[in-house]
Amino acid sequence: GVTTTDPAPTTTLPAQYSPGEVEAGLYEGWESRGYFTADAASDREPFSIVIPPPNVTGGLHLGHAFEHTLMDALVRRARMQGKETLWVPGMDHASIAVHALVEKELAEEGTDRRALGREAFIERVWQWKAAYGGQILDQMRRLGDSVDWTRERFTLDEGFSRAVQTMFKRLYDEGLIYRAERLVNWSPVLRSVLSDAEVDHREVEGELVSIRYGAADGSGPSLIVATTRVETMLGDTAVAVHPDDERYAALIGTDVELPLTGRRIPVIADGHVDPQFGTGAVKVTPAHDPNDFAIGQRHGLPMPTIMDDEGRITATGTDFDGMDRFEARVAVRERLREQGRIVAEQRPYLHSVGHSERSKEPIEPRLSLQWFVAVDTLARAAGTAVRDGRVAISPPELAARYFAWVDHLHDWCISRQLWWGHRIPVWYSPDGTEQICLGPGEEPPAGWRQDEDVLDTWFSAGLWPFSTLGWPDDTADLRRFYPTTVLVTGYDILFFWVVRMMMFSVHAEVNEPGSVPFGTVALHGMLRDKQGRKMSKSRGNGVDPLDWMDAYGTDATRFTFARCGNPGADAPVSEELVQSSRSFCTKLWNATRFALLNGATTDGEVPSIPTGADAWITGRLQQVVADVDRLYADFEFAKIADLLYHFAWDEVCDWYLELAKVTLTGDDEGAADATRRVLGEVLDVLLRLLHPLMPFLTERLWIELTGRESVVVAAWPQADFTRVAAGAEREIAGVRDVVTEVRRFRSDQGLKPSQRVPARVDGPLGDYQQRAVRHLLRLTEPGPDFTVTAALTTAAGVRIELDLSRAIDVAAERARLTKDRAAATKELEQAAAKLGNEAFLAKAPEKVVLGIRARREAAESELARVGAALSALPVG
RNA sequence: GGGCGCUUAGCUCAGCGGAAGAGCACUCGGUUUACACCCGAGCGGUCACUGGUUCGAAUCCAGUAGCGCCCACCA
Repeated sequence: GVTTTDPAPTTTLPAQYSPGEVEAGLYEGWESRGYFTADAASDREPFSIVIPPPNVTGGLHLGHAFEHTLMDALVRRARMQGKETLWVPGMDHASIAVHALVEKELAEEGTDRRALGREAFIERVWQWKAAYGGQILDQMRRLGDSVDWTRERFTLDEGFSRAVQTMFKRLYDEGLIYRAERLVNWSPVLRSVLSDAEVDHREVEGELVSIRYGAADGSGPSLIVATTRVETMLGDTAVAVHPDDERYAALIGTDVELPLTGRRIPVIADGHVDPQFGTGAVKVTPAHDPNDFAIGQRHGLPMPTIMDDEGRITATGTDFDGMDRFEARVAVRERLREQGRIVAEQRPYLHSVGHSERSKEPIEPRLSLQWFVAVDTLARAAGTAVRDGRVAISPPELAARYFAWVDHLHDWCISRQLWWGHRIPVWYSPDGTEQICLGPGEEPPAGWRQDEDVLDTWFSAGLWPFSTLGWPDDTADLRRFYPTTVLVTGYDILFFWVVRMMMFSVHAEVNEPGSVPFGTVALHGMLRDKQGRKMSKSRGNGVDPLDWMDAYGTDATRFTFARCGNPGADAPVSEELVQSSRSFCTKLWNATRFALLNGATTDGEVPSIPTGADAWITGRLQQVVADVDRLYADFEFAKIADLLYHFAWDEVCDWYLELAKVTLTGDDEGAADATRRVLGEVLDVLLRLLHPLMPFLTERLWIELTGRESVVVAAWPQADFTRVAAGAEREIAGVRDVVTEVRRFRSDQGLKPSQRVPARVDGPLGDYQQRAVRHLLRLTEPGPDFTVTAALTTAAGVRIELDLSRAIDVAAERARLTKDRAAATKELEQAAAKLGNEAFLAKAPEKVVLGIRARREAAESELARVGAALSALPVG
């Protein structure tokens, strides 16, 4: 009701927070301000980060947006710390995503990509590329990205090819890449080999069929073998038994009849066979089972391949030829049954079967000529780089998983029979007797033809940390930003990608001997839905981050991701969480608006000796800055978000802003000015701390608050503990205790929060505390007709007498006090029990004993206080 | 078969040796001159189970039971 004489301070902040407008208005022009260009001649500390691949299924999915947010936060903070930052993006993985899209499109059209041919396929990929690259740019930008997402940085295919070829030739020349016929994981759907890492083992219900080999009718020797893949018997070339197995001693070295084929196969002795398992006799199919392959090699057995690249039976000379493997499994079994050779069947038989990770069907072990990387020395060096601390893994617990991989890596099959990717740079002479590996720019002799196979995705991805910076050339980027500062990625990709990057990078020794790809590998977990399930499109619980960005704003979406950033741990994410983040954004908006409407400023000196709430919040601010820094060191994004959320909401908004009103609306102009300055300071620092997690909103608010150019390049806050005033915290705690206690009383008494109540306040409260308490509780000065109808005393001994203009609700008050008494009684019992324990007194640290003593005393006085209040209540 | 991890309020999770916490949900009250995407007050838990170590255990150790993830060539 007071008319202000001074003109009210104004702000251009609209009353309503609208994320769309904030984001649209702000991004424009960022690039032109030159914040994002790296300067190779700068003497600032470099900070670089490698961007993991976009999801192969196309677009920007939730997990990628999540990861992107964490990385962007690190980069933004580094830049505010004055470091020179660089993201290391590249086109290669975007290409892969496009390839996948084209494949999908062809499948939908019903076009056979084999019929289309490689050249036409690549042509189509290129048609897509511009559009798709643009899509990625748009999505990245909407995330509030701090990268120079120019098309140049996305057009690195040439460079990648050069890097890939250079690395291949180097390993080839060193004898670390070789071609060999091995038993590999074969995908009949993809018609390609897969690496061990691309195979998922899943429990399936199959069958275990026991078959009699040899004489079917007891007219001669026979033995029984069991298998889950009956059809492979067509490719058997032996039966193996353990050398010491007496049951079969007489048969070793003899031949038995292999049913259905008319062939005879030897019975051999091999130590690999477990005599305790099954019958102790094993059928041996060297070309279609890894164990059998090993046995076959040891015994020099023939290794006939009986399946083609699509999983059809072939070249057995039986009428099963041409059948699909699963069809043949039934047909062969039934034929054997007709011949009386099935002696036992277990169905369902639960066993583990490898499946293609991408195409989902069971993989078929198959003998095949492929290219391999001998990983032994590479993997050992990659392990050493972590063991000796050159590369840190965060959280440290996950280093065990890393070691589990590098220490037990099999040779890596790098050739693929896919239609896209970098081709193996090896050429064969026309007669096929000679081969040559060529480096970039080298021409093969006329008439020589290049190997048809392409390289595994992870071969080129493994070069990422340095190929993106221009390797094999000695570039300025490479010298300045390699090794990269940190790699942020999910733990699920540790063995796929991280291990490959480590092996190649350590081996390449970019810049100098012993160099590594990154200083730290920061691993985050997977985003899951509320039920803890993995997000996936097929399950229908997947979320497009763009939908959230549209509905709640990019800042709310990003803050939500930050809240999920637990090192190495999965986190559930849900629409409710984004909603709560959006509320937080709105809260910050309104708080800043309030501050500006009340003349908050960042101009002029901050009061050197603030008082009351100003002193308290200034001290708290220093602690928060220090805590945020500590948490960043461990990549504890979720805790950073949580800390800032609660500090901003529970302390700054709920208490400081309310307390600030005491001085802002008071008569003391000097105090009001001091508060305006502290208010400006608190929001300034808070917005800077929040900027990495919500760039748009903080930019808009910070510019409005400070009138300066951009929070993007504002200095990162520094904690200054000389600004923590002794006693300030206690002073405000005193206010909070009284206010909370009286609010509780008022609520129980059914008093509206807005109702003004005449009251007398007595007890150990300073002037400032008195005023604060009166203001927050809407207590008015007692008038001439003041009648005490209610009184309460707080634990600290503050007495408040109120005139409610009516009798109090005795029952409600008794209930309240009874509850207090129960709590105090329990507290007293616990404390007394401890203090009555001789052993506790003798052995517990003095600090703890003193703490318990203080608790006992507090409980005793609380009990006395509540008891007195209870007995003062009218009976009934 | 081998690792690793988890089990705390209805739900999702923090806490990881010295007074049981948060968000959401729920109940009650509220047009308090920033904010109903809000404010105030409240309800709600033998911290999976059983032993052990300790003056003291949600927290450390062992075992049990469920659940999850990763790895693995047992026919």
